[in-house]
Amino acid sequence: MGAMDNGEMSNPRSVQRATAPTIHDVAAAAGVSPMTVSRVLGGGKNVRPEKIRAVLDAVAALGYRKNENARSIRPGQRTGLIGVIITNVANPYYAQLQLGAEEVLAGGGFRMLVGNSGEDADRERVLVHDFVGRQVDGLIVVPSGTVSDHLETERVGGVPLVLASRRIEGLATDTVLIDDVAGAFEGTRRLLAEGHTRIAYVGNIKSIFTSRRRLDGFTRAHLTAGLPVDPALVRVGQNDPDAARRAMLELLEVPDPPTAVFSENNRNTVGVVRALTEKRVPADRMRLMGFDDFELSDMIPFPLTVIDHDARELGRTAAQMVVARLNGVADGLAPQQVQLPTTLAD
Amino acid sequence: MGAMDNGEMSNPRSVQRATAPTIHDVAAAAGVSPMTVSRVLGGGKNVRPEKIRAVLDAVAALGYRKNENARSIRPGQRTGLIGVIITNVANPYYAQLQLGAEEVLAGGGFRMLVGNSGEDADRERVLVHDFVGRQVDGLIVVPSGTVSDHLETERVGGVPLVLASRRIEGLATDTVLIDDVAGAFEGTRRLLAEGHTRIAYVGNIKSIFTSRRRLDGFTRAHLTAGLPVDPALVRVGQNDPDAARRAMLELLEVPDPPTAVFSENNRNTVGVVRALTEKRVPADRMRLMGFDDFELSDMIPFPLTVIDHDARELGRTAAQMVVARLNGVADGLAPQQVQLPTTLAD
DNA sequence: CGTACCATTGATATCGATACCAAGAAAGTG
DNA sequence: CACTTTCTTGGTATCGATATCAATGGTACG
Repeated sequence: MGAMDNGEMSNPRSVQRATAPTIHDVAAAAGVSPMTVSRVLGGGKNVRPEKIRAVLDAVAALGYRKNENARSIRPGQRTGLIGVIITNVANPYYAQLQLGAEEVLAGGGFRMLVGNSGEDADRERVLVHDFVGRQVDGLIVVPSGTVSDHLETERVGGVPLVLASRRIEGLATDTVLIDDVAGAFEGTRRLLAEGHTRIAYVGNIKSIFTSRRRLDGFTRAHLTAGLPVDPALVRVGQNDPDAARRAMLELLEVPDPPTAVFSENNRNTVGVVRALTEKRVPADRMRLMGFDDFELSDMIPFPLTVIDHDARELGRTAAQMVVARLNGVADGLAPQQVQLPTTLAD
Repeated sequence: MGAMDNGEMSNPRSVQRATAPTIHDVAAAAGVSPMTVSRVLGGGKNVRPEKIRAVLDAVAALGYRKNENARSIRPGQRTGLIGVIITNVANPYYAQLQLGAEEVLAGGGFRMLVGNSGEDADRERVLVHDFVGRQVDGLIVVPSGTVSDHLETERVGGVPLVLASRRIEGLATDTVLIDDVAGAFEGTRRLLAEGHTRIAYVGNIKSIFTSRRRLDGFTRAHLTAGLPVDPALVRVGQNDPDAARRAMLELLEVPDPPTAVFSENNRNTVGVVRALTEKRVPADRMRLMGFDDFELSDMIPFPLTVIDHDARELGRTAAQMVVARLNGVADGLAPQQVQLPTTLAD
C-alpha cells in the first residue's frame, strides 16, 4: 500500500535467489568430472592429491553443500533421519525424553524429525505416514492410543520402530518402559506402611497405558495389604493441573475424606497441591505421593514423596535400540522389552 | 563365537527387507503409466475416473507412499522441512517455543528437523550446515553466541532465517525477541518503588544476548531512580540452579546484604530460592523478582513477582515469519524485528 | 460430415548424486 | 623392454518422481 517503490522492482536480480551449486558446478570449477568430486567428498580414496585440493578449493569457493536428499534416493543409501513422535513436548517429561534421544542420535550422526501428536491417534497416524514418506531410517514413538494398525504396517515396511514410555498390546516391537506398576506399588505400599487406610487416587483415564499400569500398581498394593480400594476415592480422567485441582476439591468433600493422595503424574500432583493450598488444608493433614518428579517438588508445603524415574535415560535407551537395529547389532533378535526402574525420593 | 545357527543362515529371504514399492510398481499394478499415477496423487486433474480408482486401489493394495526425497530434488520443489535449532530443549521455556513453532508449521504442512545446540556455537554451525544440506525450506534458530558467519552464509544461500529469543548484532534477518530491557526495567522499578535500595542481581554472563539486555534494564531502572548499582551485589555467569544457589549464598554474606533479588531467568530464580530456603531466611526478609515464569512459582515461600512472557507465542511468531517469507508474503520487505511484551505477575 | 478443440495418456528428459564399468596412465615384474 | 598389475579418471546408467511435449481419443460446432 502507499507508493510503489519502483527502484526495487526494476532490478529483478536483487530478488532472484541464486540456485545452490551442484556437484557439476564444483566439477567444472575444479576441472574434473562430477565423479571425482563425489569420490573426494566420499573419502578421497584413489584420487591424486592435487585433484583433491582442487576439488576442496572449488567446494570452499562455491560454498557447495551436498544435497542429502538427492544422495539418499540411491538404493541402500540411508537418510540419517529418525522420526520422533511425542505426545506433548510442553510436558517437561517428554522434553527430557527428546533430549536424551537427541544425545544418542546426534552422536551417531542421525538427525531428528520431531512431531507432536497431542495424544491424538489420527495426528500420530499422519505423522508416521509422512515420516516414512521422508524415508526415515527409524522411528521412536510415544503412542497416543491403543490403535496400532498404522504402526504395524510401518513395521512391515521395514522401518525399525521403538515404542517409548507406552506399549501397545499385541504390537511386537522394541519397547522401553518405566516400570510403572512396581513404582506405583512401592509408593502406595509406603503410604499403607505409614498407616494410611484412606488413600485417594488422582490420575488420567485407563485407556492411557501408563495410567492404567499405575492404577494397577496402586490397586495391587492395597490387595497385598488386604485393604480395599474405595471407588469413591478414585478419580481418573484428568491430564492437566486444573482438572486435577477440581478432582481434588471434590475428594475433600467426600464423607470420611482421604488422609493421603496418590497422584499419577506431575500434572495431577500440581493440581492436587493447588487444591490443597486453595482450601488451606494444614500441611500435616494430607500426605502426598506423586508419580514423576518435577522441579521444586521439594518446595511443596506438604509432605510429598515422588516416584522418580529418568525420562532422559528413557530417550537414550530408545535411541540406542533404534541404532542397534540399524547397525545390525540386533539382527534376528526378538523385539526387546526394557523396563527402567523407579526410585522413591522424599 | 558360539555355535553357528545354520538354520537361519540358510534362508536369506527371512532377513531380506522388502524394498518399498515405487511409483512404477503402482503403475504396473494399476495398468497405467507412472505419469498417470503421479497425476492422480497430485490432485487427479484430467484423469479418467476409472483410472483414478485403479490407481488408488493399487496404492492401497501395495501400501505405496511417495518418496518425498525423490520428489524434492526436482528444481523448484520444496521439501516442506523447517530446521529448528534450540539451545536446550530441557529448559521448559524452549520446549514451549518448540511447541509454538510446531503448531504453526504443522498447520502449514511443514515438518520440523530439530537440533539441540547446547549453547555451543560449533555444534550450531554443524547443525545449520547439515540442515541446509537436507534442503530445509527455512530455519528458526536460537543463536548460541555472537558469531554469525555461518548464518550469514546461509542467508545468502537463500534459506529464510528467523532468529528467536536472541539477536546477533550485525546480522540483518527476521528476528523475534522478548522485550527483555523493558521487562527487566519494569520489574526493577517495582522493587525500587517498594523502597528497596539494595537489590542483588543473579544471572548469566553478558555474552548471552538476553542476559545482557536484562542486566541493562536492571541498570537503567537504577539510573532512572538516581540510585547506583552496587557491583558487589551483581553476580553473573550462572545458568543452572546450583551455580545460582552458590551465588546467592555468597550474596547473603556480603556486608550490608540485599533486601531484594532480581534473578535473570527461571534457572537462577530456582537457585536463589534454594539458597534462601537452605539458609532459613525468613520470608519477609527477602523480596524476589524473577524473569520467566515457571510452574508452581506461586508456591514459592517468598514474596515473588515474575516477569512473564509467552514462549509459545514466540515460537508461533517465528514460524509465521518463516512461512510468510516462503509464501512470498514478505517479499521485498526489510528484515522484520518483533519484540513481544512482558507482564508482571505476582 | 469435416474441422477445431480439449481431455487423456504416455514417452522422454531431468533433478543431484553415486555404483559400476571400461579406458588410459603409472608402476612393478621378469 | 614386454607384460602384468594397480591406480586414476570419466562415461553411462540409475535411484523415484515430475515437467514437458507429442500423440492419441473424444466432443462440439458449423
